[in-house]
Amino acid sequence: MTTRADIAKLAGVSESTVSYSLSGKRPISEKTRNRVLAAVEQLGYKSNYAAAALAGGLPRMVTMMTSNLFLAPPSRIDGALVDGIVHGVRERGFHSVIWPIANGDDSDVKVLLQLNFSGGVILMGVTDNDQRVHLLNREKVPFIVLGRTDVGFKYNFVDRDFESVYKIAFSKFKELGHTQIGVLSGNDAIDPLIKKIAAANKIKLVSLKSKNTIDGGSALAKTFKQSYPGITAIVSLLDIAIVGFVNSAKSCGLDVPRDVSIIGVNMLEEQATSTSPQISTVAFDAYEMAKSCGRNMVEAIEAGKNSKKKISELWIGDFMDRETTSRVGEDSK
Amino acid sequence: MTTRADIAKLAGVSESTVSYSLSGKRPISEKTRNRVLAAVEQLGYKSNYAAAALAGGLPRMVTMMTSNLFLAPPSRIDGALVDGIVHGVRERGFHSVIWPIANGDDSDVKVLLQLNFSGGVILMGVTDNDQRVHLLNREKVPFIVLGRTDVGFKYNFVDRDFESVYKIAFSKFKELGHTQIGVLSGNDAIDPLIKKIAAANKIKLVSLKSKNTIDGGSALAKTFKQSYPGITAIVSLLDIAIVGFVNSAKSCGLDVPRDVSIIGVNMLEEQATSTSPQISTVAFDAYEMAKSCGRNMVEAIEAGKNSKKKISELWIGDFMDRETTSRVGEDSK
DNA sequence: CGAATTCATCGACGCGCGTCGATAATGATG
DNA sequence: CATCATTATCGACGCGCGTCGATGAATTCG
Repeated sequence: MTTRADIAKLAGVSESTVSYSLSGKRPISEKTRNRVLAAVEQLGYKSNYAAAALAGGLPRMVTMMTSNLFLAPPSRIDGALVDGIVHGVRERGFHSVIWPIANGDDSDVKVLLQLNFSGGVILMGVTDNDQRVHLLNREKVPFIVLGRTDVGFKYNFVDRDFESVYKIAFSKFKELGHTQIGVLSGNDAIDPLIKKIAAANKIKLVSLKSKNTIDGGSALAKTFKQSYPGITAIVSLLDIAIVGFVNSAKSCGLDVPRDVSIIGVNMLEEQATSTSPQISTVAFDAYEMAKSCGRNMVEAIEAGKNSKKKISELWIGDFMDRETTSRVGEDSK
Repeated sequence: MTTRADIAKLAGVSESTVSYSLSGKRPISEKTRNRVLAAVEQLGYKSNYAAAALAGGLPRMVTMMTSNLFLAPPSRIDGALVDGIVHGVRERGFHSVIWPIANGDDSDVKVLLQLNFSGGVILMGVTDNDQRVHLLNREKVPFIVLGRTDVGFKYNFVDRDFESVYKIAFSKFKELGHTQIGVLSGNDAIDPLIKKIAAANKIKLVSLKSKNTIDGGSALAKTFKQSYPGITAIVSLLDIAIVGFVNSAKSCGLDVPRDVSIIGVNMLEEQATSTSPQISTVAFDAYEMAKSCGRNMVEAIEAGKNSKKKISELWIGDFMDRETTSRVGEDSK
């Protein structure tokens, strides 16, 4: 392994000069630094992470932990989250790894902490009363919970603001003149949060239940006109079923958006644009959210354990105006 | 942070005695070790990974890298692989992390190597002529390719032996008296490897094409008796379609296994046992394979870079004798 | 031109731990 | 009891790097 000493010898300078040339924390003359950099290049020198972490104090590494990534088929959204964190963290000169779950309980966290090579932890897929959260808090390790926070969560978190989704969807529909809206979900009962927001917009809700499959959606399309004559718009919580609905609407004599407008919630862009007409959605930018989370994590690590700054970020959705939304009874915008 | 010095002071021993008490690399009296362990417990001491790696020389860490984990919806089999590696590596006292892909090329590997905190790399989802392989080889980092090796792969690898799957399936069918067998796959052409092995067993093959969906499978079941009168057995390469086939067979007047025996290939245990009758399969133990890979990785790291031992492991499949295989025309075993 | 100031560079130290050689304590042997 | 082998424990060193105080060179100013 090439070390700092090798570079120093080759460049004809002291070891500390090598350090300062690379870190820039003290002025080094142009000429000297170039000699050092040339030597670094020539020998392919890489600073040793263990040594740097040991000498420098804080480990420049962020660890991602998720409980469900390998236990259940992950959704592709997780890819955007991981990707965002990686880049957010890297932007600040830190690195990131994923800590694999071995046992599914907080013993995984214990082992991680024991290594003491990670400066902070980003938890994903956290459930209510997650033991890992309590352990991290007790051990005073900087951590952020990304997604699925409990109500009034008292630790650092970055999350989607689900309320904003429904606010955006219903106010958009209200603006377009829709007053009776179907909520497509997996069960008969409608989420109280949705009810509340619809009520605030003076919108009457009807529950549309379906399995989240292509077939489920197209079955609904077949009977829709007859079964729900007054409904002019649908808010869909089912990403796959609504694709089936839209794709088979025309052959069922249903004109989207003239007969029924549609806004999809929590859909991937690929899904929403795979249909004809393409589905309007309220979407989150998972990548940007995660990137911000990564940046926040680094800042929290650098702030140190004594910092009392709390991170609370809620990201609101964006209305993606595609081809399934129009004024009541009208063809397109 | 509590350090070795704190333990030494509390236990009233020297720092090296603390080290040896924990590592067991030199004899320490029962009495002394207990005092040390008590102090460790009391102060919650964790040895610092960076310091240990620095002092000990070789980093006791294995890194998993995969190219497709977050770019495409991963199959659940990946969970078993990760799990196996984690446990195989841990068994040898090492740790493991997953290195997330930021750019999708070998720059991710470069960054990893630069950190110099990982003793070895396990590559998953490798494609032909993967740049990462060449880079790791050039940098002399111990690495193993897990799965999908090119023919005649010249580096360390652990993989499934796909040939064994078909050998097992066809010899089983031959033993049960089947001579005309359908191959259920996504296209009309039959894999040459399969053809070769069937021919060696004097078995006549017929291609059964279907989409890999429940509906595709049940559609096939409906027309099967008429369309393929001579076929008494099926080897299925489609995990989902065959579930649909078996589940709707009875209602199509098709008795499994009396009318047609079935062996599924590359199915998850959950899928194979979700039907009635449960599907016999040839399966790989992905977990055990990965665990072995993890153990091998640690051994390679400990052997050092000068070791010239090459790791080549092929894992053969297991016939899982469930309820869809019987002698020609018979009911059950 | 000498003193004060700035700038570039150096040497030394310590982070926490693994490990080697040395020492003290213990037991065995003649 | 003296001698030697064995065992348990200690002290010291070094891994590679970040950083602080100090030194010498270059520059400025009175």
